[in-house]
Amino acid sequence: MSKKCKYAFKALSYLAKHFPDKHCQTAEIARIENIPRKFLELILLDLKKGGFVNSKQGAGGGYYLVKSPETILLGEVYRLFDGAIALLPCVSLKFYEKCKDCPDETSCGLNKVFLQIRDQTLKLMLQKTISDLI
Amino acid sequence: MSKKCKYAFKALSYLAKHFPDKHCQTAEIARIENIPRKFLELILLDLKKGGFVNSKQGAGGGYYLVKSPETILLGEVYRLFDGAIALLPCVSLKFYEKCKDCPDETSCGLNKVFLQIRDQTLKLMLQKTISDLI
DNA sequence: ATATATCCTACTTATTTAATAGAATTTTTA
DNA sequence: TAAAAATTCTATTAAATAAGTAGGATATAT
Repeated sequence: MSKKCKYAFKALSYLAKHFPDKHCQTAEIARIENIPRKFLELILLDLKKGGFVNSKQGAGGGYYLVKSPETILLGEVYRLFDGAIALLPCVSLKFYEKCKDCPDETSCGLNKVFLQIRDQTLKLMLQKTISDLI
Repeated sequence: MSKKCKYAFKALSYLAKHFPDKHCQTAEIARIENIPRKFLELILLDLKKGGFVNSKQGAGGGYYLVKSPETILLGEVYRLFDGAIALLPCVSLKFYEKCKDCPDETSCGLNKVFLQIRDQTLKLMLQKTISDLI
């Protein structure tokens, strides 16, 4: 997992703790969660584009969750930042790509095993939510 | 998974098909498995250093498995090329590293969830072998 | 000796990661 | 209405990693 993705999870956790009352400033989150402030700004913008948070500009502004923590699936956040959950493109659900070096996918042994692994991981990632992090 | 690792699996599968009879040349494996030859050379050298294959130089030489396919665990190969199986260094068994941004690991929600995911993946990866690929 | 094959070291090129910088924009409040 | 506080936007950077490529050294069979 990239640092970016990890920071995103931490930022969402932080916002979840204050949900739905208060909105939180980037600087505040950065300080408490030990995330570089300017880097976190980009991450929060991505989370906003991704539809997970919303923001208010200006003094007293900040970020807040748009939906409740238990409806934000870890897998959705992971995909936004790190793309495929699968270890091979050919077993990816959302980021599928055919392997150039494989003629027939059905007879590929790697495919079968890593599909199992993806299924396992996907199941947990789409079952666990931000509220499971706090 | 890196291409390098994927190619390693394919090369091992190829060698497994000819185990324990024949040894196979890099050029042959490269051609059949659609792997760049010079790149495969490096991979086979890594596999040799890792104790999975052995080789014989000179005319008529080549590579061969040192142990039978069903004793080569996928996880061991994966670790040799791509390192940690875990998605976070702080839940890695063989490549553990403390997170700089986390003060207390025990109270980290990410840690708990991604430990579960690692456990699942690890279990499959140490259960499946090269013989499951063919 | 020659052909065949592994072995070794170095280099390259592109992409990704993890930021950092600085200014523009919006909103509150004094 | 001006200043302060916050997000938003665009660009840049430095380091690491990925995915090869190149060329010669070494070993072995015929």
